[in-house]
Amino acid sequence: MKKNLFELPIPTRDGRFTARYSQKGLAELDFPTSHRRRRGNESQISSPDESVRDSSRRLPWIPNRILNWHRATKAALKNILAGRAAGNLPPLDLTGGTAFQQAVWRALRKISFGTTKSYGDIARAIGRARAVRAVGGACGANPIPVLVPCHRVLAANRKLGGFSAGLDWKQTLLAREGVKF
DNA sequence: AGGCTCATGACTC
DNA sequence: GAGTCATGAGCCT
Repeated sequence: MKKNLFELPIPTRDGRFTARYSQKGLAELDFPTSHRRRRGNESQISSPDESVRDSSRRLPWIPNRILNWHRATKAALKNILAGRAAGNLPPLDLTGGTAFQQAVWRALRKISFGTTKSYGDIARAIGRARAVRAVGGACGANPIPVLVPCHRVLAANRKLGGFSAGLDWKQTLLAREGVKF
């Protein structure tokens, strides 16, 4: 099953994020200058021209549905970066992971703004109390950071834990949500 | 507080 | 199968 993703940028004062959409919804979100590891199947990426005024030259056609999703993504991301709850999200396409990873990502989505859970909490929440370390692995494989709030998972000793895009990002996001630790 | 060891489960090669 | 972890608990000093 091939992935054909539409790639659109999100400029913010923290840098330029990149969102990618499948036919089902937002599938990937990259931090500025992030070097996400590529695994498995290579995605076929459509890279439309960034300039809005240049729409006549913009090849591949972007469905209206995806542009609407992208509006929602931009608003949600900017809310979080500004220290507010994300608000409405676009549909998320999280079908790319294993059953275990999807269970973890579903649990992550239940962590509300400004609160945190431990890796062990997540493991218990999905009924795999001893898979704490694997939960860390699934967090690292989260394709939609920030909106699927893997940054709200701390180690049990209330320490920071890890973060694929760099611990500075994790710290920044938590600080803007008012989390102290 | 910090450091060390070890059981652990999913994933990758 | 062995090696790699974004863990956690237990046990030191």
